[in-house]
Amino acid sequence: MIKLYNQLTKTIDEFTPQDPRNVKIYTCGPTVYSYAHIGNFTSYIYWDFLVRMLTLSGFNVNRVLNLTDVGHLASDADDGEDKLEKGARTEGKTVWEIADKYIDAFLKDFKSLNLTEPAKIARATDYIKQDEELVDNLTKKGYTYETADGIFFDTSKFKTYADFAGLDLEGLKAGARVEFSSEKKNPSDFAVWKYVRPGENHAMQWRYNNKIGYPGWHLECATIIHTELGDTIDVHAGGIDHIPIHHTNEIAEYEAGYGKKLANFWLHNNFILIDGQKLSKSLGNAYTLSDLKEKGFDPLDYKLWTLQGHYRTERNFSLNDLSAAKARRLNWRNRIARLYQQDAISTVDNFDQAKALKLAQNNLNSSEILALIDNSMLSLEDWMFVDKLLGLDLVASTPDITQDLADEFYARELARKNKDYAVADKIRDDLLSRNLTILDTADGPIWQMTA
RNA sequence: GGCACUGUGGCGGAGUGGUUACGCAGAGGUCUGCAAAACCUUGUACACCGGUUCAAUUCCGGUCGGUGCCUCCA
Repeated sequence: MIKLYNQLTKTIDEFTPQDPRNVKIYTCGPTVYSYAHIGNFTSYIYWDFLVRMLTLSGFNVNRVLNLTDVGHLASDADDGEDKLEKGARTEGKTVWEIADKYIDAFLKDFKSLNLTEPAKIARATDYIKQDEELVDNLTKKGYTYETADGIFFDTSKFKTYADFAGLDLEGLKAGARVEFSSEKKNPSDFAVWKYVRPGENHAMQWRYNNKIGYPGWHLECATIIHTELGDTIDVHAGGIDHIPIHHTNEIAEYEAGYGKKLANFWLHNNFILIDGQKLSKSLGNAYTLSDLKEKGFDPLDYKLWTLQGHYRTERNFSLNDLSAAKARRLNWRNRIARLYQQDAISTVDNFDQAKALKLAQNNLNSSEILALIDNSMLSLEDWMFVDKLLGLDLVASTPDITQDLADEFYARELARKNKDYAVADKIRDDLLSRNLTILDTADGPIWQMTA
C-alpha cells in the first residue's frame, strides 16, 4: 500500500492511480533565467525518489516536467522587467538564447544527480496555441475580464478557489503588503494573459485578442498537463511555496477551463535553509552544483544529503553536513568494495528489499531506508536494488580493481611479508595516488576507494 | 496583518504513548613494522508551562522561538 501526504485533504492518504498500471505525474520545473541552485534541486531529487518508488512498485510512470522559458515578473517588481528579459539584458543575449543556455545547464545538472528522465520535458513556449485556447475557453465561460494590463481571472467566480491553500481571502485583502491594481475586482484575481504595456520591452510576445502580449505564468502548467497527460492526473508535485498562488491559480484555470479535476494527489516539498538562513544570491549562499563540485563534492553527495531528510521537513544545509553525507556515501561504496574481496560463503545477507520499498511507500521515508541500509548486510544484488530505489549510482561508481592494481596489491603484501617495508610503502603510496587506500586489517589487507 | 511549516543529543536528522533510529564528528579499546577514513565498544536527546493517561519526546491546550508564503521563486 502506498501512502502519500495529499495537500487536497491535508492528510496522508492511500494512493491508487486511476489506471491500475499507469501513473500520470506532473512536476513543476524551473524558470530558466539563471543557474539553478541546490535548493531548487531538492524538489527534483525527492520527485525522482517518488518516481523510483512507483516504478519499483510495479507502475509505469508517465511523468511530464515543464521548463518555464517565458519570463515573468522579476523580484524587484517595480522595474516591470521579467526575469528572462533581465537576464538577456545583463548578459547581452536574446531571451531565447538565455532560455537555451540555462535549459542546457539545468539538464546537465539533472543528469549529474542521476535523476530519472521524465517521459516528456515540455517548454512553455511550445504551448502558446493551447494557452490561447484555454483563455478563449475561460472567457467563453465567463471567468475572465479585461483590464489595461491584460485578461484577468475572476477568482470570485471559482467557488472553491480558497480551499486548496486554506486561504483567507478577506484577510488577504486586509493585510496585503502590496497595493493591488485598482482595476482588479478581487485581490486574488490574477492575469491569465498579459499585455505588453507601452514602453515595456518584452521580446517574447504573441498577438492575441488583437493586442501584443504573453501568457500569464500559471497558464503553461494547466495547458501542458492537459495537452500531454489529458484529464485528471494522478500526482502533481512541486515546491511548498507554490501552494497559495501558483497551484491555486493553476487549479482554477484548469478546472474552470476544462471542467475536470486537475489532480488527485498534490505533493509539496519543503525548502532548505543554508546555515540557518534563506537561500539568496545576496547572501552568497545560493550554491550551485558546480560550486559544490569546486569544493570537492560529488552531486550525488548532495543527493544523499537530501535523502537523509524527509521531503516535507524544512532542512538546514551546511557544508559541514554535506561532508557527513559525503563520508556516508564513500563508506557505502567501500562496503561494496569489500564485497569484491570477500568469500561468497562468508557473506551474510540480511537486507530486506521489500521492507526498504515499504518504507519508500510510506510517504517517501527515505531517511529510514538509509538507516536500514546502515543496519543490514547487503549483497551486490541488494546494492543494485538500492541504486534503483535511490539512484545514488553506488555500484557503477565502485568498480572492482583492475588486474594491474591487483598485481600491485599482492606485490605489496609479498614485500610486507618479507619485511621489505620500503618497497611495501612505496607501492602503498602509488596505489593511494590511484584512488586506492590499503588497510591492513586483522584479517589481512584490504583496499578501499579514497573518493 | 493573514495563511502555513517548524523547534529532537556537538552537527544533521527519522520515529514512537512504555524497548538502540541512523549518519558524521567525539571518546575508549583492538589489530598493527608504520600508517590508516579498518574492526569492536561507547551517547539515557526530544523548547517551556499546564492537561489527559498507570505511563508523553510522542495526544490536547497555552507560551516562547525559527522559517516560509502573501510580488517571481524548489
